[in-house]
Amino acid sequence: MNSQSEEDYLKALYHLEMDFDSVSTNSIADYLDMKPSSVTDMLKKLAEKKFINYQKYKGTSLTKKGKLIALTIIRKHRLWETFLVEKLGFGWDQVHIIAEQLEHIKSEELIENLDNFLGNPKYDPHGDPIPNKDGEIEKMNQKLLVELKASQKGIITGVKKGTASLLNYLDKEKVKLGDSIKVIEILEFDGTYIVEINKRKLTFSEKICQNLLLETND
Amino acid sequence: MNSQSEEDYLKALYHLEMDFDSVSTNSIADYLDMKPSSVTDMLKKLAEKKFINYQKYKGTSLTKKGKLIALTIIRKHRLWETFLVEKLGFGWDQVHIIAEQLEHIKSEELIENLDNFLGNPKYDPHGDPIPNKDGEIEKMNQKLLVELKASQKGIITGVKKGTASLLNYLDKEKVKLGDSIKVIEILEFDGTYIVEINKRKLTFSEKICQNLLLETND
DNA sequence: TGTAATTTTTAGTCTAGTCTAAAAAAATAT
DNA sequence: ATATTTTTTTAGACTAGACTAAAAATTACA
Repeated sequence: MNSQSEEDYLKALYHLEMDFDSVSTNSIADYLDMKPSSVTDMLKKLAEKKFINYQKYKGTSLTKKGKLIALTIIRKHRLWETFLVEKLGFGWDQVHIIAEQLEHIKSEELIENLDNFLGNPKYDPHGDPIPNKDGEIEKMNQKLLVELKASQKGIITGVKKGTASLLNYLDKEKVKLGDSIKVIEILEFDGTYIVEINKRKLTFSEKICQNLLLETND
Repeated sequence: MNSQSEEDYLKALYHLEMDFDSVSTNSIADYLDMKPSSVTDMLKKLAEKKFINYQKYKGTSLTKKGKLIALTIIRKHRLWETFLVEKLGFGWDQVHIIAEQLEHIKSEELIENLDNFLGNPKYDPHGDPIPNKDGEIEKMNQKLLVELKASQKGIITGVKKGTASLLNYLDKEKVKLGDSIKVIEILEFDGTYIVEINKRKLTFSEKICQNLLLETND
């Protein structure tokens, strides 16, 4: 059985491997808000258990075994988030902290029953895909709105990390995850996007466009 | 914020206080499957935090503050058990271990939302009453004398249907409804109970014990 | 009531997981 | 290519919460 702490590190590793191609000790420390020396200690332990490939001073990467564990934690996290929003009426910006705790509950049967109870959802409330029980996850073609040109379109799937206030703003504007979005025009002098969502024209600042995640089909 | 371990001790204290009138260091160690010396350490810590009244060598009891915490843990435990059985299709005998983990999840809002989602149940799947959010719990748990173990206690509330003659017998022995009863010893070979009522030792056959109703506090 | 048995506490050790400070390695810049 | 800066690791310390072994207090009993 793995400790909560080990699970947190493996999950962090997984996310960092997605976003950046090299995972350094410092980047893990940053992500988990810990000191690099603590990270080094844990990396040794995880390497010992064959969850990561690690060589001193050379960065690290998940092994197959480690990746599977990370994905089962992510599966649990996203299923619990779905539960909290769909069944308990939480807003999508409130569920993360609670799911961080729930994801460490140990019981395979629990998570399979929860999955069935929720109707085997494919996406969580933030639009992120939910891995199946074998750790298989849909590979999204994720883009930022700012990467789209005029007349291109996509589906809103989430926002970048650390931008919960953007979620609130979208909510207020009646924009939901899963909504289709189409770029009408991009203003040259300040990068403002004029877009269409649900047949309504909306204006997004460049900063918003840099943080709004879409799924596209190219 | 209290640690998981502290919460486990407070919950144990609560259950032990209900069943036995003195809560000894050893009984806690037994209940939690730990060594007495570990218990002593934790008792000091809990006393420091004013969750228990503790004096060296003199046993311990929950303060109002400690009891409230214990009851909120029990509330969470029983609500989660209800969820697992009612919504996820678990059997009532499978849910305890999982609920032991879930009861430590920290979020008041979570538990209130869960309570509402479940329709504000008053009893968990084992028939035990669920405390409300102020820690108020219905004080009623009817048991048969035969369900009690040595040194447990209760209050005599009646006899099972069709056993009027038992009432006559009790009357003759000067045992009344409302009397406190405490199990002194249970004889192994025939299940005879030696009990204490009003400072008198009495002997009850197994058959009597199967028909004598008590109110207990756990 | 005095001794034996039991219970409880103390004292010291261990592990997991964190930290700080300093040393070592790698990367960067002059 | 050498010096400086940055990153990473090592070494040692700390805390929570468990443990063992021994001492002290309490309880039981002859």
